[in-house]
Amino acid sequence: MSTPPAFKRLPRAVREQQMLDAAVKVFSRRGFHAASMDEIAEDAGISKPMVYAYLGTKEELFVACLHREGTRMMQAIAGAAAPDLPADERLWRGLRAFFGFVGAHRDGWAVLYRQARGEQPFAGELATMRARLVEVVAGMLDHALRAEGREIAAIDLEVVAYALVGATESLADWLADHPEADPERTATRMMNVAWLGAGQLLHGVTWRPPAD
Amino acid sequence: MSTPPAFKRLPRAVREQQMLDAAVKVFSRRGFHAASMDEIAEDAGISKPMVYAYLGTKEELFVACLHREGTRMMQAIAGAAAPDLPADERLWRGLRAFFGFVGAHRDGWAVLYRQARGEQPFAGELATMRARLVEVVAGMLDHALRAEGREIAAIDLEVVAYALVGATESLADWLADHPEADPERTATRMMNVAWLGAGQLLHGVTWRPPAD
DNA sequence: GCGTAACCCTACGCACGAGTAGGTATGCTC
DNA sequence: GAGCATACCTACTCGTGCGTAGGGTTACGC
Repeated sequence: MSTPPAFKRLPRAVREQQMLDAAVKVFSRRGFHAASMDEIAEDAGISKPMVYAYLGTKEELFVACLHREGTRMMQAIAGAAAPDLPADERLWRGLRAFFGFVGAHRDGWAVLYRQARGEQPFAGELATMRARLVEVVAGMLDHALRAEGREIAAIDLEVVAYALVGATESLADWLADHPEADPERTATRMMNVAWLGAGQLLHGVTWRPPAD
Repeated sequence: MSTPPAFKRLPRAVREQQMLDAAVKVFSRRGFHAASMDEIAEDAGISKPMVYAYLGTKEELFVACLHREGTRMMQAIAGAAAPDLPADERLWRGLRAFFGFVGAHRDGWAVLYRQARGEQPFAGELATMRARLVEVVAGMLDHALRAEGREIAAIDLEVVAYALVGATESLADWLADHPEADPERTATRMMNVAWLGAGQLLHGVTWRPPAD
């Protein structure tokens, strides 16, 4: 008998999720380096060796967090923006899903993302994810352009897509820092900037530097 | 007599700059945490206690780096974009100066910037700088709007400005990672996205979400 | 030429936190 | 109810790197 253990034994799959939840929370509050495995373990209501047994080293744990959150986000977006819709509709639904996701996982996503940019071991991981997004956006632009019988250099396409993705990430940061803000409205604002700007380009309007 | 010291004694002001140069270099290569004070000292051709004597702790040193680079950048921009020019001209010159600066300080600026976002002690510092930029951009938009007799809510203005600044930072990252790219061309591309998109807004064109 | 202040060094203390060794209890199978 | 795998723990080791103590040497004023 003796005193029953303060908390129950749980199957591995459950504990792993609890640990990941705790890890995301602590990493986002403290940053990768300042976060300690002890604090993560404590927050998960478990002892440190368990974390090592299930999720491996600190780096591996962080990567696991990145993967889980990244996959969730990608699924949210992909599920909303079906590829057979017209470009503006796709863009709109994708943006709405994206900002909705960020709004629902404010501290989790935003800070994880901010973290990963800085730390070299993970920056690559992130860059790959972003590159995929850029490619999708560039593809949408290209598609819309061809539909209008126009065409611009691939590099310009990529850079414009890059700028749009950057603007979106930036607004996501803003959203994460403004809990009172509405994700839907933010998506609308972004759609305005993106679609109007891109729309001009699509119609062949360009700005040229003055000769000075 | 004895062997003359391998390298000369130098006045404080000079050594401080050498240390800052080294610190920027090492911080940007390794990241804030992975950078060691020993490596910075060695790279500056000096011993560690000197660094502590002149620039203080690691955090203070990093802040000093941020300040120097940030001030340089702000001056480059402010010097180019005189406030009495028309809005499009100001925007163009500001962008050109900005990308020119990033191009000239690629590893220094970009990675310092990427670093500071993630580490909590410095994120605030950076956010302040960005907020100033956003305010300037928002002011330009507002000015241009009023000149056309139009007006939009301050919050929308701020968000659009935020998106533009985000897009610009994103392209700066891209530029820092593409050494072969031309800052001037990048500025032109950004100007296209920004001015065309903003121009639409200025003329009262807006996008509205479909009722679904 | 002598004090004093600025410049600079070698060598260490010490805390913090990642990762582990080795052992205990619980439940499941047959 | 014996055996065994799985869940879980306390209590350590040990490297790494920040920050400093304490002491030398060169220049400069007077």
